[in-house]
Amino acid sequence: EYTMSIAINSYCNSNQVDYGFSLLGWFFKLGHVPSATTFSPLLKGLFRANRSDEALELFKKIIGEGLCELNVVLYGVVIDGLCKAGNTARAIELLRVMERRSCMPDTYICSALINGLSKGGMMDSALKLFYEMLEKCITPDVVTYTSLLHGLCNSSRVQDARIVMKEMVACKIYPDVITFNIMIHALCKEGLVDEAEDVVRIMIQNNEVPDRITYNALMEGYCLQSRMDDAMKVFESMASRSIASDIYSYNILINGYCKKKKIDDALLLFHEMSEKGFNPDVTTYNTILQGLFCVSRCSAALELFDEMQVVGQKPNFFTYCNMLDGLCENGHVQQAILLLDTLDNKGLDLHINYYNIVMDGLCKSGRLDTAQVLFKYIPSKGLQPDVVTYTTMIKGYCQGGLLKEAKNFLVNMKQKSCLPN
RNA sequence: AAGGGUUUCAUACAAA
Repeated sequence: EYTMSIAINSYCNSNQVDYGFSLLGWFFKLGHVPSATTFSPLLKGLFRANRSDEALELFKKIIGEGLCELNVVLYGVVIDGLCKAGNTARAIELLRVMERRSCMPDTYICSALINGLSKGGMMDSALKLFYEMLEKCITPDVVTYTSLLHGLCNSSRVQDARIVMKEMVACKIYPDVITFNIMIHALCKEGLVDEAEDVVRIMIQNNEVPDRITYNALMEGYCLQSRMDDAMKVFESMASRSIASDIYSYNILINGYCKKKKIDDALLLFHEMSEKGFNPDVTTYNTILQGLFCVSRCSAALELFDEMQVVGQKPNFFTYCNMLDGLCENGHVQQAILLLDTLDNKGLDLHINYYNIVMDGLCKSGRLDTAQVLFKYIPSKGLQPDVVTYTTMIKGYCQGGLLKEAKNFLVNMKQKSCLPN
């Protein structure tokens, strides 16, 4: 039983949950009785593979057929899975259910929930839960505090995050590398890269060793401030501290140069990374594509688009957004429409953003009528216009002097319960 | 033998 449980867990952790289920069949045939320990990894595996429907079905079956006793770990897996699938409301319901069944939530459960709520921008609920756990004498640990701090950072409340950091130290729960990295990253995103450097010094004083994520965050901070030389200095300092750079490091720097329209420096790094044994990934290609279009090197971009597919990097959502936008921005709206048709014909997943981009291109080139045609075509693709779609059309019609039509879109979006922002 | 936290890429609007 031990051996098989270990094997099931291994499969689930390596995204091969179906093999895990085959083992479960064998497990039953041998006459073993499964426990929560058997099912938790399977549930986790399903959630990780974005198969939350199946996970929930299994969970119901476990309860309905009494396949095993539920314990706090199993609840934890399901609650975390629900949060990661964006279903925090249901996760909280489940928290209440387990409480009613007198299975008391622990620090792991609360942290998972606080993390989920924070990621969903529901900071009020996250904080409420945090106080609730204090009342119930569930002790927060470094992960709980870090999740909270991360949420505050993501909602631009870096000052509040600093307070949380002081508070945790006062409770003798000390920030670790991850906590510091989150702070550093947040400061960098706010443009406060010098303050981020201060935090690096503080973490070193506290015997936490900066890792590659720390330095990558710092490099991004300098890039955002257009301080490419400082970014490169950090990059070089990593090597001297024998911290290996990774593909993130390269992608961050390449993006920095692309945003400054220094495509040649970006391409230099692009070639250097291959020499150093880092194969450019989809993100690298997407970034360079954007950089090439930015300086109107359209044919080079189209070549790179082919090249990436030749070397086995499959274009993704970002690739197509970059291609469509790049073509439009350079006056090739017609080609963008062709690409959109190609995606459609290939049966690839279309996305409302693709239409938003092309419609914007059409509006900017004064072809409101065609934009309108595309707009009407959206529902037939099983897609729904979003705020960006409406804003694009409204702006297009306003700038074309057709205020009445613009206003119609505003009324229309409200009727479709798409709220203006 | 099972559960929680960190870094990179895209579209509208946003001052001129």
